[in-house]
Amino acid sequence: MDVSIAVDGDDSDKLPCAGCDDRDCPIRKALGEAGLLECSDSIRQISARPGERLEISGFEPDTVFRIASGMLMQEHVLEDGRRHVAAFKTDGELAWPLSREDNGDIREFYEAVKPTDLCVISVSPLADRTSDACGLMETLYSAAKEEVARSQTRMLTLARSSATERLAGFLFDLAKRTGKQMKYGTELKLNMRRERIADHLGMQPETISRIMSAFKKDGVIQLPRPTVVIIPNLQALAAIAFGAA
Amino acid sequence: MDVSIAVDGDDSDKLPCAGCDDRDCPIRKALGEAGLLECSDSIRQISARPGERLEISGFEPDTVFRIASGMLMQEHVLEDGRRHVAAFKTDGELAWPLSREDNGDIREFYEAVKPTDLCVISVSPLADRTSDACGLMETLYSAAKEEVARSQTRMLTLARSSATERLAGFLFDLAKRTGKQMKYGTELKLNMRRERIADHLGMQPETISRIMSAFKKDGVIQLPRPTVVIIPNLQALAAIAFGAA
DNA sequence: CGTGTCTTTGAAGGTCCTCAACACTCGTGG
DNA sequence: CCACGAGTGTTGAGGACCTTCAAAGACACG
Repeated sequence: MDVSIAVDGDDSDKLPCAGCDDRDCPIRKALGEAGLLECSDSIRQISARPGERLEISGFEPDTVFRIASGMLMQEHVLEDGRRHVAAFKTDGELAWPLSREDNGDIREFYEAVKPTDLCVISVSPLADRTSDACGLMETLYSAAKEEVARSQTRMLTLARSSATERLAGFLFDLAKRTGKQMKYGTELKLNMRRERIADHLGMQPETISRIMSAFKKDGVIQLPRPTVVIIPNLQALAAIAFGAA
Repeated sequence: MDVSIAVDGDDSDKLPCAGCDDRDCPIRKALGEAGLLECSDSIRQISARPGERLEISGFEPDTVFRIASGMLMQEHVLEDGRRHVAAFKTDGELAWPLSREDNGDIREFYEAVKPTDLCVISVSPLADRTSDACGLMETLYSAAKEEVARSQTRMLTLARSSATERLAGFLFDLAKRTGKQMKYGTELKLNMRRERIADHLGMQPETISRIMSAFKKDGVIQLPRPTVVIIPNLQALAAIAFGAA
């Protein structure tokens, strides 16, 4: 599916934060309940269905995305089609669309991998009008620093881990973030295809498949369907990811 | 060389910014000349000789490094010795030491690759005491966002580029940042060994060497000594880096 | 129940790594 | 000034890992 959704004047727009019950949202905390009312045109809620793509060219460089629920994929694509998924963002995580001049030949896309609600936030007007602009900037700065730390960990993985370690690490991370605890282990719903996992880990879809089969054969995972992974023992996966293989 | 320098009470400490003639420093701008005087204990200048290592365990999580001059290497190391150089930071660039809890088993080091002066900045006390705390946070936020963008470009490279493309991109980037323009082309002094370049690009030193030889054979570079690279035509390198090969 | 898409599996090939030997560089000391 | 030696860089041969190409199998959707 390759459907783009318009953001301006779309009926998926909602009143900022009004319908959002996330009390942990750092943006909301920084603004306060009073501040929210003043900034209704700077925060916009968008719903995206699986496969829908956000057209980021319309956004100002100070835009921030915050995932309220669901999962959003951030991808970068070269002219010749080579592709990398920088992150699968889930509940509460932030993402920063790159300004166009930064990236040279790289195009950036955001695509929902499952039904997703997200907030599109324009920072500058928010900072101008809220009483605690410093708190807001500090919150965003802190989040950006964490993003840098995550990126550095991922670079180490991409540069120095085997395909097996990378996939084990990916499954482990995703299971921790979105897995459901069952009596028989952790159940993980993969909302993306093998190709996207490959794009995230710098591999080929066939390689993902092969390693999945090997994990299955070794009893590290069960694979009732291609999109459902059951992990009886998370520590076993972690051990593989962090170099026990 | 594996010399660590102590940071506290070292005679390499200098008065903050007093000896620094960098008027473009965003920290300085945000603080203003008056603010600088108040914050003398929050900014510390350090000099490091090639091979010297900063002991980061002593720094608060809100610490920021700013390279005044020279080059600082930021590296992450796994228990088993696998290593990645996240960046070679040069004049004016910022670096954020990771908080210890973030990185799990990853240890972080900073090492000068040539004589380097850097500022060690504690952000919190600075923000508390300066008049324009918002401006300071905004500056840092902006810098952190740029760092995220750089990391994402690097991840795409690590995940989806060939060894040849990665090395060409590295030389191109470094030549732009630190190369000297000569009549015969751009001269680039490599202050790091092949092993460190390999750690930056996720390769082996032998592979670096092989590709260097190939570039030399093709006339893309000259290599009078292992540490000196002459690039007659930067665009040729860029073409290789961005997928013309 | 058929069709298109995605996944899995197999075989062959390429890129990069590993191991090993040799060459070069540069600082030290005779 | 040259000789020496340790560290670093280069080159070669062989192999491992992952990719590429191809085909068959599974799944989802009408």
